[in-house]
Amino acid sequence: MVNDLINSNSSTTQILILKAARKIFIKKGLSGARMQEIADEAGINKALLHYYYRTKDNLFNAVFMEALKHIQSEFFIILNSDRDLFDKIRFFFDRYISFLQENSFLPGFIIHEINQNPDRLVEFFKNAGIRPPINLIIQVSEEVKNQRIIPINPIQFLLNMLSLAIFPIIASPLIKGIFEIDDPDYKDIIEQRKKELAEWFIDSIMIKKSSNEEQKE
Amino acid sequence: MVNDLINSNSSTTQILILKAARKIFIKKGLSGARMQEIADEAGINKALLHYYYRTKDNLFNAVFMEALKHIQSEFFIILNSDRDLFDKIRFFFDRYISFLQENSFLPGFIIHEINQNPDRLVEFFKNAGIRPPINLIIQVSEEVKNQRIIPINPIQFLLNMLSLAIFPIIASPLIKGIFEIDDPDYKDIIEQRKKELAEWFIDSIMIKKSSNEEQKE
DNA sequence: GTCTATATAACGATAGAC
DNA sequence: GTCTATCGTTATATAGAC
Repeated sequence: MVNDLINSNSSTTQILILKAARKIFIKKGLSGARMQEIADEAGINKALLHYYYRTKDNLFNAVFMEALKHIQSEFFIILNSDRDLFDKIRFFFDRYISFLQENSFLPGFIIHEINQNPDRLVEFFKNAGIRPPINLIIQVSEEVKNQRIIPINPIQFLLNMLSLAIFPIIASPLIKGIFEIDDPDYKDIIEQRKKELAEWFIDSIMIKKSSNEEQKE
Repeated sequence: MVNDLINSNSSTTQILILKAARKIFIKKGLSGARMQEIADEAGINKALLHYYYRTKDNLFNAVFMEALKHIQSEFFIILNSDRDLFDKIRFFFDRYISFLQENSFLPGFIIHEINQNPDRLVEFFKNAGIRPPINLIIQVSEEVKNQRIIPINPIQFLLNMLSLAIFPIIASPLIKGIFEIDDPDYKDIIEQRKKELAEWFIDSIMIKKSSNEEQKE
């Protein structure tokens, strides 16, 4: 795995290389990145990249696997946490969007590279032993059964949450262009989403008690 | 514009080249595509590509501008059509998702290339004279004022619609990988979205009349 | 217009000195 | 471990025959 490459013996140089590779690969992708550019970014010589990682593909894999681990662990920490469903939704939109704001190129990078070569994902799962967020899926099914939320396919539920959180980040240059929104304004829009999305989403799936029942509380 | 390149004088060869370029560029992106591969796909010689388009960048631009025009015209036809807001929402989810199903690599391609070089979008707008979907934005504002729908920023409204429609398409290899869904099953999920998304979305923004008022109808 | 052959440049990767 | 210099390949692009 990735961590084998960056173990306790890792030199400062190797960390420098990985940092630079991360920046360049995530921005430009595998085919768009140049070894020379990564070397320049790291402030070292091109030959040194090959000394540590032998090939471009190796270096890319280190970055890619690490990125996948990063984004999915954040995701799973939230969705498998021990919370009430509605709280989990609030937690998700707040924390995951914040995470994406600080790593805005990450989801686009991963999606693009998986589109280019879906086998990378297979390999990742094989090595990392990662499973679907069963916890949340069960939780949604339960709440449907208890009639706290409307009947909804848990997969659709998850797709909706992911779509609403991730798309505005990965498509931001496109959206900004189409609607003629500048950077600070778009940042405000994302901030507004972080505040309002959860409550709107909860409201859209929650089954409201009839006014009779509601009186009791 | 693009259409100047493919005018009535266009030879069959030029159309063949553009078709092949479309397929390769949209799948692999500018940096990932090879001129040789495009030539092979078109069943012609590599030199002929340069005869018609001179450089790779020119050929790419033809494909990119055409793709942008395609996806945005479909979008604007729907959103600027003369319909009631709720009907427009139904129309959008049904037709736009169908469109995306048949062009599943298109949105990812455009987003990725705009991320690489946002100026391409600026140039597109300059040449095509395209504006934001004012029609829909006004319509949403009106319905908010009339208290038919909940108070919502029209931009957020549009972002939600776009996110819910587009993300599951561009991230499909990732989603399929994470949730261990095969192709036919994922197709079913998208079909289900096409059927259910609109009603759920409408329900989430509509202000319900109180039961007293409702009696009258 | 379409081909073959080739120029030219860029890029990944290695050899070898320190 | 880090550098300079260079090899080998692949990519875009052009020249020139047909």
